Amino acid sequence: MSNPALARCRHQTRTVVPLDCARCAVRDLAVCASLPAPEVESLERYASSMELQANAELARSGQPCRQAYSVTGGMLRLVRTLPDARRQVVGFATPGTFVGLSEVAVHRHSIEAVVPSRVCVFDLDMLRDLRNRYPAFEHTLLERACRELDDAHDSMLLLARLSPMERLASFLLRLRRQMKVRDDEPTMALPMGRGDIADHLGLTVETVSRSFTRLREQGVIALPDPQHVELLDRAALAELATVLH
Amino acid sequence: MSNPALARCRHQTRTVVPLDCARCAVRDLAVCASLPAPEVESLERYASSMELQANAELARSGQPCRQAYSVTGGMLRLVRTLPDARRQVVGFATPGTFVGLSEVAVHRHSIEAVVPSRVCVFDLDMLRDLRNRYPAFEHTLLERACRELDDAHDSMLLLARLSPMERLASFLLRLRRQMKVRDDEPTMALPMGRGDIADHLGLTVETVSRSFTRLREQGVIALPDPQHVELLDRAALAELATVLH
DNA sequence: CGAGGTCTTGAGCTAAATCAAGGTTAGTGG
DNA sequence: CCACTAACCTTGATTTAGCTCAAGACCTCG
Repeated sequence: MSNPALARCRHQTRTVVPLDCARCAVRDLAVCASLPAPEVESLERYASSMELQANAELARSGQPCRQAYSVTGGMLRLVRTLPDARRQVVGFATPGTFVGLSEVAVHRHSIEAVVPSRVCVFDLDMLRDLRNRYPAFEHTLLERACRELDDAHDSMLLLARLSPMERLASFLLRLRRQMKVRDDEPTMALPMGRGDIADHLGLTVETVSRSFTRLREQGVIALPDPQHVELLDRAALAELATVLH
Repeated sequence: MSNPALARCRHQTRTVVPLDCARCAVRDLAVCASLPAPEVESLERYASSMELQANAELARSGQPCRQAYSVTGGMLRLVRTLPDARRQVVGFATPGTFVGLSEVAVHRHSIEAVVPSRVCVFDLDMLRDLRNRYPAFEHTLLERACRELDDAHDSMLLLARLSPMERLASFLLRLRRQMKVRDDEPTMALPMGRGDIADHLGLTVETVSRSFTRLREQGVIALPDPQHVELLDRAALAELATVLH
């Protein structure tokens, strides 16, 4: 259940690189979009960007919160772990997502890169300043928090009441939406491993794997390789995933 | 699993009463505390207060969102229900809690009174106006949203990975904190029924009941009656409830 | 006083966890 | 470049925790 890969690559997993907002790939998606243009430019002086290797740790559960992050590339996972190694992947963060905002002084989950990723780093005091100066920025943060809360409530229903098949179907559709896969594109990547999916859906790797095979046997999906799913029968998938609208 | 009591009392379950902010019991707890005094007074002209019978429905899943509520007395439950009647009680709202803020146009869960309750009603457009005019108000809402999000993540771990005993222990301690029971007071009320607890913890009524009895047999709690718990061994309870700090 | 609701307890069943093992892929070092 | 190792994924066999079904006790309310 614990991640040996994490322990392995401890050094040189995070590289600071200069910020270049003008060429930012998620300029419109990110929270920065609610800041005035000149302010965004001044960010470049105070904020920085960071490149993460796969499985690099951006923040660790229990450490004091100092920064928040805007994901610009790759994928992160937010992980809550119990002393006995029971794990819950609280969510995955895709480009455009803002993570790390909290009202408690210490991180309640660690933030790790699922694949090589890139984030913009906001110091919390800078963030506080931005929030005070730009109501539109604060407004955006609240808007996002509300959406995340709705999502979390969905997850709660999923974890409490859905069968493994229903959980997996919901997960696939939700991830697809989150990754903004075009509707006419049947295939999507699964950047995270089966273990992460299991710990996200409250199942074991074995049941996740079995559920994948069952979906495949039923002709609902195809699995060109373990990291890619092709949706063959979306109606059937949507039927299973009663949670998502 | 569905609630027959709900269907029973359909008429005259909600009574509008005049607002009296000066004598509000939760004046310091509620979101209103972040508004300037004169503004609070003007609320009385635009907002209203509502009394709810037990099991009254304040909002129904699927209906358009028009209002938000500040709980001033009693207890509410937020319920997400699937077509086949599987239920998830997403949370309980105690006095001081603000509920109903969302970024989607339609309610994703219904809001019901657990016991006779009272709420202040905010029309959403009034709320938007207040948020625009008072940054401190918006700030408070974001703060609360972040806390709720943290709580929701706790619940996700609970639902995904904890045993029934651990879930119940966590629930009791969390509820106790939420209801602000004094530390020297060993007994606490359980306003909600076993069914609500079950649907909150992702269990069946039977397992909830059995878990209560086991905790009693182990001398961790006493149950003077089904609606009251006395905490006898808090250390043991905290040990079980690894989730909460 | 009866009826419906809620809580508790028992017995049996089943879905998912656990245990176990083999196959594939990726990364490492010789 | 290839062998070796370690993850990772899949599949099968077995166990078990919690669900389902069933029934009785208690309590409230009409």
